[in-house]
This record gives sequence, structure tokens and C-alpha cells, in this order.
Amino acid sequence: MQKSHERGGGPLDTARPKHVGKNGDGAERHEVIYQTISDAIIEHQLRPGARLREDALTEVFNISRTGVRKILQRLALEQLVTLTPRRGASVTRPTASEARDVFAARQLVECGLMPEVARRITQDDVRELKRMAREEREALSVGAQSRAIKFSAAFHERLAELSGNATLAAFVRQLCSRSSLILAVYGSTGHLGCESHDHDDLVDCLERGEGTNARAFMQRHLKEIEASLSVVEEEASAPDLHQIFGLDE
Amino acid sequence: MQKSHERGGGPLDTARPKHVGKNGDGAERHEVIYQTISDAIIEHQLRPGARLREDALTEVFNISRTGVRKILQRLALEQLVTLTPRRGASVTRPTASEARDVFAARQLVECGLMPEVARRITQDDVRELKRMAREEREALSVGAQSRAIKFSAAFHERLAELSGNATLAAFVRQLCSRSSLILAVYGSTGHLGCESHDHDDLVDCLERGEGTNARAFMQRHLKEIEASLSVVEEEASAPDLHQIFGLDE
DNA sequence: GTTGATTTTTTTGTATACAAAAATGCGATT
DNA sequence: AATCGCATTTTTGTATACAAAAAAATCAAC
Repeated sequence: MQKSHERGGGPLDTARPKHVGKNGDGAERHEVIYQTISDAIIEHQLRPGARLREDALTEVFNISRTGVRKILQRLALEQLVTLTPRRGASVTRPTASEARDVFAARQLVECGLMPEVARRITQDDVRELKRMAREEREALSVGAQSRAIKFSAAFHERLAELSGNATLAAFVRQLCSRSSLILAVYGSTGHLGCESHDHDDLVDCLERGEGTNARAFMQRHLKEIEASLSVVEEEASAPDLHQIFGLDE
Repeated sequence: MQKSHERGGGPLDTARPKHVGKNGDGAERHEVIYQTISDAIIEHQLRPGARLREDALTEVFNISRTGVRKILQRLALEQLVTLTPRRGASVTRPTASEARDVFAARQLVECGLMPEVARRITQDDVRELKRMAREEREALSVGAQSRAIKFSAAFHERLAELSGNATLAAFVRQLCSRSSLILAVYGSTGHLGCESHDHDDLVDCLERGEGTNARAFMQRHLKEIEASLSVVEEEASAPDLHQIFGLDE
């Protein structure tokens, strides 16, 4: 592999200030790249198990391995990618038990947040949420699954933000990202995540200030999503011979 | 302070493992260092606002800046340290609103977990929790505040683990760490966190399988901790002159 | 003596060099 | 012809070099 830098007269050698001058927008650039990768994972353009080689990423985004590693580490802490000691990074493939945990966590947190959201929601918020729900529905009707998935996650995230609790909102954000991975692994094709009109109905509920009702609604909603999954431990990659043949422990 | 690295141009003399050979235990070493720093923060040996210069850490732990930065980044994602773009790392000083959010999150999650914990707890767990509660009490009676704080956090963390939900347990772990920072900033001296016998009583509750009761207990317990804080926006570092004199906006 | 500008030092951001480990390909041997 | 051992290649882990920015210190002027 060539060094990715002094390639002889590559077409995009303009606007590349080597390694100086990036300081000003360096952090911002990293943030953008992080978002790009993150989105690609959430939208299932990068499926669980996909390898993310550092070299490839340096070439694609034109940053050094230092930056790549920083971004990968962040994604790893958010559980979107898995960093295996000497094997590099790959998109996380959630286990069945992780999937259960994530949905149980969503049940607890997202539902628990609904009363407070119902109390604080404004007309503007209602409009925004309805717009998001509509965009999701439209994406779905056009068959743009990946965009629908992203909108769906964004909807749940925004809802959590409206609680006013930044810590819990960030947690929900993570849970939604991981849910997208879970959908990719355990979801039945064609049926993804949220039912078309659930989100609209939920917003109606909140608009009327019915917190308890909204909570029950969200509970049912999440339960439905989880029920639509086939969460079975598929261990295609490394069948546990020991367990199968029962030779020890 | 000698740089611990610059030997005056000697031809790579012996007895200096340079940067080889560390690979085997490198990751493990990083983990240990991470824990060490993390503990120091949680135990208030490093107080909020304390600066963590990379150079200093390199010297203390004898690793390169690469490793230091990795560790700092992890601590930053857990909100234990704050990474300011060109000012380096320092122990996070939680804002008042962050403090409120963290405690609200604990109310929601830790309380919500109690019924499940009550269902799953075993005699062994009960023994372990009582031991932890006792250690905390003892540390407190000896005046070892920092150890008491750590034990208290460990108790809450262990409790969350017993729910069987790794995701939520990890979240609670983070919340407890951050709570320790909050105590350091907003806690009245002498009164730290959990009342002596609260934890014992809570375990009794769980032992009897009274989930609903345990939840109510935890709710009261957390409320008491929060009430003991004086959460007021103290902005000693940079008094907002604009606001004080009302010259603009 | 205090304030303001300039230089010096410290400290972080980034890239890259080098080494170890894993993956891969190749050939010899049975 | 299939498999195992060995060499090559890729890929990651770590340290360090260099540059930019911020902080500190020095010095001059009033």
C-alpha cells in the first residue's frame, strides 16, 4: 500500500495543507468524520462484523492514523465498534444478551422519561416531532430503509432530550445507536423498528399532556419492536466445540 | 526533573527496555493506570479542577504520551476528566445542572432496578453487600473519608450489577463516579453521601424480597443524599462581570 | 511600581517511524 | 494431493519528533 500521502500527482492534492494549518479546524474535522462513520453504522451501510482497518480509513478521510485511532476509540466506548487487541476494529455485533439488556434499559429509561416530557413539551416541540415522524414514514414508504432507521433513532433521541436531562438523553442516544445494530443482526428483513403511526400517536398523547398514558404507550411500542426481533444466539463465527462435544467443563 | 528518556546520545545501552517488550502486558498496564487515576479521582485525592498534564503523567507512570492520551480520552468519555482543546486535561468540575441530572438519572435507574434485584438476589449476594456496607461504616468511623466514598460507590454499583443488566450496571457505575465528583464540589464537609445504616437496611429489604419497598427505600436514600448537597452555581473561577453589572444583553 | 508588549518556555496536537504480532502465501514432505 | 512449517506481507501497538498554541516570564516605558 502506498503511503497515502505523497502519491504522485493525485487529483486531490490541492487543498491539502500537509499537516500544518489543520489545527484550527482539526477537532471539527474529527467530529465530522466521527459523525460520518457513526451514521454509516447506524444506517446499516456498515453492517455488524465489517472490519474497519486503520489504513483504509486514513486513505478515505485523509487524516493520519492518530486521528483515526482517536475516532475508533470513541466509537468503541460507545459500543458501536469493537476493538480487538491485535485484530483491529470492526462494527460491533451485539450478542443476544446485550440485545436484551439494551431493550430492558430503554424500557426503564425512555418510559420513565415520558411523564416529564409530557410536562415540558411545547407546541414547537410537537411540530418538530411530527415532522420527524413524517420524514420517517416517507422514507419508509419510498423504501429507504436506512434513512428510516436513522429518523426513527433521531425521534427517540429527541424525545429524550425534551426531558431536559442531558445525562439521560445522552444515554438514550447510545441505546438507540446500539438498537440500530441490534436490528441489523436480529431484525427480520422488511420489518424495521417502529411501526408507522406509533410515533405520531405518541406525540398526540404527549401533546395532550397525558404522561402516564404516554409511558404506557412507549412501553407497548418498545415491546413491539423487541418482539419483532428474533433474538437467538447465533454463533456462526466460532461454534463452541467444547460445549458441543462436552469434553470438559 | 530529568526527562527519564534523554540519555546523552549513548548507543542504546543495555538495561533500558526502550519501547520493546511492553507489548505483552501493555494493555493490562494501561488498564491498571486507568484504574489508578480513576480511583484517585473518585477518592478525592484528585479534586475537581486539578490539572492532569500529560508530561507529568508520563513521568509518574513511565509510559509514553500516546498511552497517557488514550487513558485521558477514556476518562473524558466517562466524564471524570474534561479535555479542553488546547488547555489539556483536568478533573471535571460538574456544573449544578449536571449534578441535578445525575441524581435524577440515579433516581430513575437505580430505583427502577430494585424490584428486579430483589427478585434475583441470593444469600451470597446479601453477604457480600453486607460486608461492603460494613467496610464503608468502618472506614467512616475511622475518619477515612476517601475510602468510605469508594466503598459507598462500590455498593451502589454492585447493587446495579445484581440486576443482571450489564448495560444499566455500566451506566450506574458512571453515575456513581460522577456523583463522587459532585460530592467533592457541592457536598458539605463532614457529611458524605450515604447515611451509615441506610445501606444495611436496604439489603435487609432486598433479602426479604420486598422489591417495591426497596425501591421506595432507595428513592428516599438518594433524595437524602441530594438534599445534603448545596447545589448552587459557584463560579469562583470566572465571575461573570457582564451579568453582574448588566452592561449588555 | 504598575502596565503593556515581546520573548521564552511549557504544553498540547498531529504525523510518522519502527517493532511486534497476526494473516497470508508458498513450497517441501509424506 | 493434502498438510504442515517457514517466509513474506499486512496491520496494529507504541514511542517520539516536530509544530502550533497558550502560559509564563522578562523587559521597557511611563
